[in-house]
Amino acid sequence: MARAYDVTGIEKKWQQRWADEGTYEVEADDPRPPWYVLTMYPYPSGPAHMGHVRNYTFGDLLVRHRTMLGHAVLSPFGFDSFGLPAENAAIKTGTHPRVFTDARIAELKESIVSLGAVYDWRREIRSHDPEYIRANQVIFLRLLAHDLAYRANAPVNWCPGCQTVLANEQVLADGTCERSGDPVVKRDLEQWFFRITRYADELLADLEALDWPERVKTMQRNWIGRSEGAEYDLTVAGRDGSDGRPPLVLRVFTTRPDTSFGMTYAVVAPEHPMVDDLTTPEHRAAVDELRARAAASSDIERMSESGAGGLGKRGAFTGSSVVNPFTGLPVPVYVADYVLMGYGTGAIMAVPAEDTRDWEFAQAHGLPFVRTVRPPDGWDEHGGPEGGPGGAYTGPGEKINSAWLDGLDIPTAKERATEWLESEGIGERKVNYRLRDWLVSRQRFWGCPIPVVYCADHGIVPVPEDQLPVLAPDDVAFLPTGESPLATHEGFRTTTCPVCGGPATRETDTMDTFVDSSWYFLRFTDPHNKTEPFDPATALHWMPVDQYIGGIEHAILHLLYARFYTKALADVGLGPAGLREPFARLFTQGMIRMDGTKMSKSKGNLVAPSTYLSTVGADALRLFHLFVGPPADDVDWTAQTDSVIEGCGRYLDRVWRFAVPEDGAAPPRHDGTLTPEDLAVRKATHRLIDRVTRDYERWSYNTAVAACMEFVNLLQPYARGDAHAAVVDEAVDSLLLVLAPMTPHLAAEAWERRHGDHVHLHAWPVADPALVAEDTVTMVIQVNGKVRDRLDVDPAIGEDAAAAAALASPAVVAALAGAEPRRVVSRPPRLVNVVV
RNA sequence: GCCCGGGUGGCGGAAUGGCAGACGCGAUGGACUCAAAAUCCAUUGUCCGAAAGGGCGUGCGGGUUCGAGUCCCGCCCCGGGCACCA
Repeated sequence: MARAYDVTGIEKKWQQRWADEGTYEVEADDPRPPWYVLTMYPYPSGPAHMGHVRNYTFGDLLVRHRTMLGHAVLSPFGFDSFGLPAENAAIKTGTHPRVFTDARIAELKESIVSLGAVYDWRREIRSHDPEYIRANQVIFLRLLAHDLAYRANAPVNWCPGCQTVLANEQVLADGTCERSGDPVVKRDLEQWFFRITRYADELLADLEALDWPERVKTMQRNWIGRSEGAEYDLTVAGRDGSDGRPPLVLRVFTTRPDTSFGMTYAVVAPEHPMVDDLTTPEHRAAVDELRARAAASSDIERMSESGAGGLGKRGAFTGSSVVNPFTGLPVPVYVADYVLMGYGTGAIMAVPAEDTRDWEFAQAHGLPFVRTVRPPDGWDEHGGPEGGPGGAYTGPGEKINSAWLDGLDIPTAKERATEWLESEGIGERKVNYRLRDWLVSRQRFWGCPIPVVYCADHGIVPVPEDQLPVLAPDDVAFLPTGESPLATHEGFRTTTCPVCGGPATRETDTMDTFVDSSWYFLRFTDPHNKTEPFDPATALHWMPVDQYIGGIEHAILHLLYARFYTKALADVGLGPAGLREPFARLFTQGMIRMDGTKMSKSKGNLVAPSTYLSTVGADALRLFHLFVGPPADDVDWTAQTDSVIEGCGRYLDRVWRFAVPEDGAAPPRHDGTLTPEDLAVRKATHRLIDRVTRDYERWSYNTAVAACMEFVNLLQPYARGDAHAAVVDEAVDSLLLVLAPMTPHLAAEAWERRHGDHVHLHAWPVADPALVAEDTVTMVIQVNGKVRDRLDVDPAIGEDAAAAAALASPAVVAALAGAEPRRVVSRPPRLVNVVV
């Protein structure tokens, strides 16, 4: 489309100016109050896509707005530059991941600059930078020293064809390897973990005070999954120690100790260490078969065959029984894969009457049930699932069939049962979490090496700090073996023990890339520190991040890990002591959808922002993203979208013509006394400032844009006539000021031509309350709730005067048709409702 | 299955319990033009009506209220998250 001004030239000019003049570079000793705005650390996948544009538009608006409000705004940018795509590209093309990644970073950076988003680029960081790696490794070693990092055996996805471990995302939906197609199995391997579970309670409790979307907080709460209950011992029948053999007890966890009288069997997970002890010879074959099947199954198979809504739960009787301590009666012990080794004790007491999963299993295996909570009347006839008979009843009710618990409600019974277990010394109160420790080992090349060596004599030995960073060698071959080149690079793998100098091997795993993004926001505050990851005092000056902006897809993992890291860093002495939370305010913007699915590279439905930059320009594209709807909502990219974007361009053209009229284009202005018409425009100007200011505060950018459009619609006819010069100037300048955070290039250029200085260095305008106040209000007159008249009234009109004015209205008299008003609801100055 | 969101014109969306549909897109008509583009003006929820004007309208059914898109109860549909966590 033909434009009113040289969009590309002006946009390039200002991008250069902001960079050259360091307009948005700040230091910690800046006297202005600090404000930290951050958009999520992006993986550099090439030029920015529309999701980035949306993200950075909101972030940039805040940076510019906050600066105009008088803050020293920290606005850094960096790249989450480790990750699988670079490694896959290396395998495919032979290009080193660093070369590949640096090229993608250059593309992303260039396209972000071309959006007009401003950052303090002196603070740029990249995960794969040796200095960042060094700091990452320092942190790792410190966590290790404080027992927050540890090595343990854990089941991982193992591909027999590739002879390697696979990341979850490399396992296809059908449980096969994405490369070889072989079925993936579980295999135990030594892996590194971070002890995030130590912080489970704090991570849960501290959510309360965060100004985050409730949705995200809920997701984190569910993920942490705190549940209170009890753990207790079940003695294996015949193994109470009275025969001289060591006693055998099975420990179970339950959130419903009150239902213990209803236990009709017990279950252990296939991986449970007591399975062998429990299994009698005649049941060995069936149990072994079940265990083998569970080990060979992917999680997905285990879910789809025996999971919720699956084909029925698989299990095998062990031949043993355990004694229910509440009843003294023995119940059979089963092995079943619906019980998970990774949660609780890996064993449960099963109560089919009050647990839907136990009910399913009991039905499939012909096991009985005993109700311990009185279900609603008719439950066993038609109250169950789908209105059929029976089923587990999990609702509230009176305890029955439970001896000394009978008649109690569930919470009281839970408490009594737990007290009894404790007094008998067979169990205790227990809190369990769904949250697991964070497995950080990745069998990858393109990641931060884990800085430890293994010595035959000294075991796990941390690499001394003065030998950091441990860097991956460059002379590696990227082969499609599915194995990290580090593992087979003898020059890297073979080393000496820092303690004894004897032969040792290096850890060849690298860290999960979520580690890199768990503290980058702290590094930004002190990005060139060569001795520590960052200076805690400097970090505390800026932290916590005042406004964090990103996609909802990071609601759980990234945000939880970053919270954990912030707490852990403080506790190990690397972070600021009082800093417990990294992000005070979080905003999650909506995603861009096309044809009903998320717009993404993998779906191949990307729309390139660059096509718009060369036609309508960055300002119009930014304006579109702000205008299209509430920032938190998803955006549908449709056939009409281009028209809307062009509409945004048209609007900017109008602003331009108006703010920078061509010679002779502007009609003559008067500069005498203000006419009522002039005054009305002044009022509109101050109302614009007021509206946009309030809309910015509540993240209602779409209505802020609408206010600006309305304002121009009003201004245009006025300025075409005999307008007052000062009124027009005030109107145009105010408009440019409020547009400056949204459409920075246009605002900067027009302002410079009018005043010769920088619009973005100006203070945010303040509306004059006297001019914002209305001097007449349209009062709606209703009869029985239907609008019959509208009157212009003084905003200060009283209740009685309003009612009188309403009753005097000819339209009301006509509508009443002689009827006597029963009631007059007078709500001055907005409305009067006459009720008959 | 459970937990969140959300259903308003042809479309994106506005609306502290008080004029439903701001603003924009699209569409229609007009001005300008040899013509087109651009620009400008007007109309645009729906039905009845020549008009003035009136009826009906925020997924469905109830309720509270002088008054409900907004609050309450019960449904339906769409989107997202979690999903054997005992």
